[in-house]
Amino acid sequence: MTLEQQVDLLARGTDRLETPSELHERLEAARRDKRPLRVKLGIDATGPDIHLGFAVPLRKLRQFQDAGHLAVLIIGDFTARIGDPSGRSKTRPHLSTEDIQRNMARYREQVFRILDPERCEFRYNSEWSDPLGGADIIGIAARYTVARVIEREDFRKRLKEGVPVHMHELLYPLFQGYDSVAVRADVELGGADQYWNLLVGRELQREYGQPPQVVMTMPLLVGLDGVQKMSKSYGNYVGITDPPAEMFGKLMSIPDSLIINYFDLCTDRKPTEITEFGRRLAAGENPRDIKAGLARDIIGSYHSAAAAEEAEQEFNRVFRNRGQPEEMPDFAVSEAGLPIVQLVADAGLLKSRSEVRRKLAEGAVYLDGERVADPDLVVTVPAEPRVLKVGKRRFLRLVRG
RNA sequence: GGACGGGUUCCCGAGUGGCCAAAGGGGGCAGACUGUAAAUCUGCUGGCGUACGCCUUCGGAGGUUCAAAUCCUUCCCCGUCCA
Repeated sequence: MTLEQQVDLLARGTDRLETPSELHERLEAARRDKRPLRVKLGIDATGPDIHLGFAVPLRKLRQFQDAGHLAVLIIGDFTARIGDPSGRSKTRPHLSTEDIQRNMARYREQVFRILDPERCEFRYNSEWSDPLGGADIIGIAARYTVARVIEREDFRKRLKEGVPVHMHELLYPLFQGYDSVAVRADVELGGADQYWNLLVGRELQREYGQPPQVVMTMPLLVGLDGVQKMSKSYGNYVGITDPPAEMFGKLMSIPDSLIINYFDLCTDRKPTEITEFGRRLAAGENPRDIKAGLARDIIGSYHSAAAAEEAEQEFNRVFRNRGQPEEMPDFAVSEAGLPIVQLVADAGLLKSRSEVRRKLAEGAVYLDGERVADPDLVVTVPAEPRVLKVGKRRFLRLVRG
């Protein structure tokens, strides 16, 4: 691959790139000196599950690896104690060391579904941040101004709205930026919401006499709700380790208008292929089928093509043909039987008996495919198991026990 | 340190003595419809009871009252302005 092609590929799909010419220079120098670039990506130590949204920058990082460069993953165990205020109107809760270690063990195992373990460096930022003393921290803080920190939109907004901003939150961008100095990053990747933070790293490197890192941000993936960014805390995410059937269902639930965007950010489809999908949608083809293709692509890359196939069949069986899934949890019912209200609540399909009553009234409860409306019904199970269904996707196999 | 304003159900936010389990919105769930767990429309959204009902909830504790999210005392927390 020529240098031009490489720059072109790496710059593709980025949200912002500061600056394209610097990226070009770095790549050129790396090639000349046979030295891999150190490409930094910060990992949020608060959420142990990698989802498709975070996979976007990870996939970009993989492209760097494939071009021979080194991924430097920074586990923000130190900064997690602050809690990144980005995009939040609230301070996040502090995490204990044990929490973080547990989270990271899961993270590592997930991250290699995307990254090449051979070209990876994992670093905990507590490694260099913990030893800092008061004087060192003052030294770092002295290199940045309050005006620049509070020019960040979320801080400004919170100050304006009278929402508390704590002193230590102002330090967050500084410590994150200092990570770049500590690992001598050549490039830093991140989500679009990290842009401002990444620029701080660039500035601090300059202050410390290092060549400032290239800053590259990737677009944020919109979540399943079609409104907010994909995030674990909004519950609108697809985890890359979700079971195939769940992935399929979740992906089928994205708004049709997001299909192309997902192809762009979550699959390896070439731009020309994606354009073709867009054309087919515009021509009136059923979005469902294109969306199913998207789901197959994604499941194929995190599980396997066979798993994707199976997930699709299951989906069609359960939702399109209103049938039953192949597998469902068992629940034992004694010979005497159980009142329906108690049964559904005890089995955990619904939260409380009151809720079961409501759902019964709404016509959401089915027994062997028959709608149940009578809250006094006592359910008994003969030798053959029966199937209880609540809503479209909650199933339970009732067995005699 | 001083003055003032504020802490409400999952979230935002209304509510200043009974009509309040508490407006409205968001989110969530469900139903209808359907070409999808899309879109759209409708309903539900503290718990226990078949039900008139009872219990728990409006920052914490205590009090006044037949009756409190609403009044009083005290404590904790947050913001604004002044210093």
